[in-house]
Amino acid sequence: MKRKVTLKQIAKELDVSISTVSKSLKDSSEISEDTRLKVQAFAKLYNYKPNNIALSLKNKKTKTIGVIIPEIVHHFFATVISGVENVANQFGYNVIVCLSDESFDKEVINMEMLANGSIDGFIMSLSKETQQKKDFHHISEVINQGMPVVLFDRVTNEIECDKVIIDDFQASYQAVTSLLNSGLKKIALITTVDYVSVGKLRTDGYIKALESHRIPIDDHLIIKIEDIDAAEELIADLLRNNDIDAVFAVNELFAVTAIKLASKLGKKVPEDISVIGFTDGIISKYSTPSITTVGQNGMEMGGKAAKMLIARLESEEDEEDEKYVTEIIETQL
Amino acid sequence: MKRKVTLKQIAKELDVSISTVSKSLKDSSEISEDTRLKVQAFAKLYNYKPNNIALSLKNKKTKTIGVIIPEIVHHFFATVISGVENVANQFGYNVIVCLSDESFDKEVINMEMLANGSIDGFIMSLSKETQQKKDFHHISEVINQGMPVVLFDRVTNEIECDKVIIDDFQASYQAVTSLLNSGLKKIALITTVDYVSVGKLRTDGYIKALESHRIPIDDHLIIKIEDIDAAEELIADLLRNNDIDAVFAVNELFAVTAIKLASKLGKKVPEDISVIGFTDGIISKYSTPSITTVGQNGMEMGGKAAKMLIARLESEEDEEDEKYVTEIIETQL
DNA sequence: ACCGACTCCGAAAACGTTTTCGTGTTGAAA
DNA sequence: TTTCAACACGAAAACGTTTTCGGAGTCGGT
Repeated sequence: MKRKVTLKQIAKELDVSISTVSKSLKDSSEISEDTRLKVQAFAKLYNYKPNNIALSLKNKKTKTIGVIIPEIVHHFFATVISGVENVANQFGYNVIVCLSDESFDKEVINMEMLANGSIDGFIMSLSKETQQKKDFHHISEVINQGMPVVLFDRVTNEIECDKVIIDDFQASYQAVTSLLNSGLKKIALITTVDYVSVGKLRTDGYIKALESHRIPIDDHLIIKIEDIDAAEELIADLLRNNDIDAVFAVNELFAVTAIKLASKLGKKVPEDISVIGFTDGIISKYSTPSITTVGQNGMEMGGKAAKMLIARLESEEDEEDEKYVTEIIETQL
Repeated sequence: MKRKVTLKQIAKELDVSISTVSKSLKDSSEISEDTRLKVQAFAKLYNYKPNNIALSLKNKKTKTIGVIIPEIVHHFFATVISGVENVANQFGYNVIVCLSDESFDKEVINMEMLANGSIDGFIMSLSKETQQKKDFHHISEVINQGMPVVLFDRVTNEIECDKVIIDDFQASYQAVTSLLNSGLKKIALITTVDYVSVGKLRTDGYIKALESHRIPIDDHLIIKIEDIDAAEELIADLLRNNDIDAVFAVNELFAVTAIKLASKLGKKVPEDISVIGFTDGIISKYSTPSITTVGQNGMEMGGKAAKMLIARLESEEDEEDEKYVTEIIETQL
């Protein structure tokens, strides 16, 4: 078992100084060709590779990016990691993955573990609990220490940083259009109140799609849910009082609830009534009956997030832009 | 933006030495209560956390384990990572993930990147190309340098190290039994030649299951495929010449081929003929028509692998066992 | 008054690297 | 012969820790 060889050992073996060895391996012109070649040959023989940890300490850069996601067994997040890993590798970065398990505490702990020098920057999607608590101090703290963060998918307005999200308007438009193209006419919308930005955008997409098909907007088919507890009743009313072809839900919970209630009313999905919804990755796609969802192209999201993060890392040398951008990526059904 | 505070800065600020600060924070009895409390208060105020990189360099331990898998978008591998991450976190380890993308070269590059001090040990599953080339020098090299490796699922006999695999015999027995319990009688077996250990074990499970149900073994229903190119023809013959209820295939390729050929012969899967196969993660479960597979419980595999690796890492202090074990995991359908 | 012991603290080495700044030797020019 | 540049190399600092060792000061006992 031959342990890893260090500069010091090579230096001792060849009876030169550590500096000489280091410079030789870097093809410095300070070193005579004689010694340079000698050192290089020796280093190659012993398969010398510089120690990454030492380099990290010296350069104050780890060439590693940390990814914190709620779960990895959800296909969406797996594709995101895949995308991150891919471009990270292209730029010589490694990826360290932590799972928050949808728990606020684990998210905090993981961030603290990584923030102490282990990585150069974060890519993350908020855990469910964090979104509920609306407590983002751990994130702003990290940003405050000068470590860049890129949020994706589950983001928040309360944190200023780079973000990657999907194009809600376009996705919504596309989803509803596809329903219309299947010949469905009476399409209900289950959305949130307008001050939830995501809900607003998705609602706009719905309206735009109907207008494009010259179908009048029927306000009875649109319910805006404010109180989550009242959701079930409202949706039940909607389904009972209207002869609906399809339901478009702006999140997974609404979609699943709609399916559940429709079944209860004796309507079959998707034969009698189509349901289409956004997937936010919380409820996996393995639910039954299978539900058409707006795909979020995790691969592209991850790739874009990684590119943004790396761009910030490499530019940080000079001066920071401080202008945070929010990238929007297209979706598909 | 307040950057991270170091021991040196605290020392300077309080006009004591670095050693004093370090010891104070470690509650050393060498330090008077006065200074100890003063330092601790100051450190808390500035939210001091020791720099992980520096610790790694000093301790020659990174508390990080590297995972190299062929793909992450396959559910099986995602669950494995989940399992690894879970127990790793319990023991205070981080997980760094690299994707070989089924490519030998990427596998080698990734290993070399990580082997230079970034991690304490590997958990990996061989890429397809690596298995074909039968070139494992990169792995033995790493092991030779004293870095422990745990292989899972896609392993090889040519490397001596800890391994985690599934119980082929038991899984096979269970799969065939389930077919029998569904009332199916004429069950064909598509397997490999006996010197492939995995194929042999799975064949044994098949035989045992039949015997348990007192069903005679019909050699016509068993084909052992040596040359992969001849597989299609042999399977076609099998399906054509026998009135088969079900097919049990020892790997995914055979299973998929069987399904394809059965369809071609006008038999519907799974109505006319059931197909059950092992999934090795190469072909995902999203194939159509859906195929019953032997689940590999990635979560448990990952967890076990992580436990084995960590055990070796922590024991290495004293003396090594050098006795490598191969853990076998139960499966479920 | 002297010695030992005890308390409290700092200097320094170590981990492995890069890089700046000497420094000694050589050769040639003055 | 002196002087100066060029060349080849080494010493040392720096990154942030931990830990060993030694030293200064005090106190009590003889």
